[in-house]
Amino acid sequence: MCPTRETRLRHPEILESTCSMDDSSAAVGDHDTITPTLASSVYERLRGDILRGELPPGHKLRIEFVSERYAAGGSPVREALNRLSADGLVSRRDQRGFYVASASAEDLVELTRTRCWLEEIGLRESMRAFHHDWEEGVILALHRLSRIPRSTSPEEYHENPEWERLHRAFHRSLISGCGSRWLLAFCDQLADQAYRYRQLAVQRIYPKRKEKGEHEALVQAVLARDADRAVALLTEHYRLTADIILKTGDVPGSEPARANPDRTRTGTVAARARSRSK
Amino acid sequence: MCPTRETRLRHPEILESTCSMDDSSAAVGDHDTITPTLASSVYERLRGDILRGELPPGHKLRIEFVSERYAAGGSPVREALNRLSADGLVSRRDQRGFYVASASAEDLVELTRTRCWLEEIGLRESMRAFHHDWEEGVILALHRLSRIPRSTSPEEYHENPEWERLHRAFHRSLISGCGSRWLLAFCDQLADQAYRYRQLAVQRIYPKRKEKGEHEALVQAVLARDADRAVALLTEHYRLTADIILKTGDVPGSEPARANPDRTRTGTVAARARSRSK
DNA sequence: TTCTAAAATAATATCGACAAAATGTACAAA
DNA sequence: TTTGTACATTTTGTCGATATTATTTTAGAA
Repeated sequence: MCPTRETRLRHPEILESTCSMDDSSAAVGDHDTITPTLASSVYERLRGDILRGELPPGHKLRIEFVSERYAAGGSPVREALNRLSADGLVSRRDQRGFYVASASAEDLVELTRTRCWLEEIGLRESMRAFHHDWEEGVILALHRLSRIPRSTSPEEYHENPEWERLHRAFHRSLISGCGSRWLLAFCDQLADQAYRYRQLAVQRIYPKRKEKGEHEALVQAVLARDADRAVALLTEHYRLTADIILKTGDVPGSEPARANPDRTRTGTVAARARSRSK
Repeated sequence: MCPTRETRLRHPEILESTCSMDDSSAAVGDHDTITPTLASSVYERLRGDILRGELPPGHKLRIEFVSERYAAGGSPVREALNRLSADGLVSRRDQRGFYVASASAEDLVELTRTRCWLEEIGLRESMRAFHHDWEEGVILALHRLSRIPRSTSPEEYHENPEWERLHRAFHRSLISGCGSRWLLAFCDQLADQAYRYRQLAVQRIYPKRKEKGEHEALVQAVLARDADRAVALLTEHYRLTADIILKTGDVPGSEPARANPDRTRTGTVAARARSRSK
């Protein structure tokens, strides 16, 4: 219930993406957010540009730069940046401004591991609890996904936003029955991060992967109530994606590119963590 | 590595709490955050007041109110509120202001479940990876905790901030070897929430619980490398705490107290989630 | 040349004023 | 009474200007 949810259940879909299907704010529900604020608009757009990789990791986000990019004043920009920093998409240092969150191969593997852990819980718990609504939601999500082409162009690969949206919705449906909004919010956050890494890897090559088959096998295991198998497939799905990204070799711009090679990052981080926890 | 961390690894301790031990910014490390900003100050203090329960759930946070309470202008206050809303401690609705995140019994059980899931992973993974540093950290944390009284007054219960800090540090040490900063950050967030619930339950009665024993048994299982037993004890530890809070019966102020009983909360949330995911 | 220190520049953080929106109130009509 | 509507008030959200702090450049000394 309540406000907290509105804050937590934030990004079920990738970008708002032209919002095709019926946008009827459903039922009585024109209750909330009729007039979006400028800060929220900047937040959404900036978030999208970061996820899409248009703003590369480590890129400095000067207030003025963001201001004129999205045609807004300093205050809304600042608010947006502050939200994003709490989301982990932007890093902030007092008196020193904002940067697009960095990225690295190590971070990707850590991210993937964490994601597998959390989604395993989500899936297992959904299967254990088992509601018809949930099962039907999964099937429906798979069906919708299956009817959409992966790429807008059949020749070379060109991302299809609609496919991305439905793909995300499908994976979310799998864990949606876990009964924990917290877990769902965490998984959303991790999914955002993963999406960014996928965008960062230059993937002009048409993915030769049989994703469709993977999804179908997964749902088959779900319908068979074979939790172990379902989890194994899901986990493999994520691990494979990460591996592909890592193989391409370019997970760029881990840092603002400013030179201070004397102190290793890990050293700094470790020291900071230590000094805080005491 | 890098900026992201500073954003994510935020609150290892409960409030900054007079920061006793050596605050030497260690080594070369006066590199970061020398001059805290007003926005950050407001953020910390407001966060503390919410966690401590001084600002009750559902309480409206009017900009002016917060402004004069912490002697700051609108801009820094707004930034702090935006960060807190992303943290899940404050709820925000465009054009309609900020509220202290609501609380309810259902939320507490959901929170506790999630926390058990995540900490189980953290602990299991820490035990599996097993580093000496980690094990020693656990032992050290337990030792420190054991030398501090639970209450400042031996007669009636009066919270000892130092004990709270060390207690938190102890639990964090258990999962600190999991190798995922994401998981640690999530657990921190959940620990914050749990702390708030503890504070919300009027607990003037001296806790008759043998917490010390529970902690010792837990570490014993860790040292014996018995992951199943350790996890069971940890989980029981959290469940028991939640039960105690629930038994007291007062988890107050789930809502801004404004009356609109026609639409059930859950209905609203579900509808919103649905309308977004399509 | 290399290092240090001070001035110059640029960027962040903050305030106060204003515009836009929501909430509350008074009053009329059913 | 209840319902609806125009007005007044409160509050949020935004902008532009300014003070404070970091960064870069320049000048000077070793």
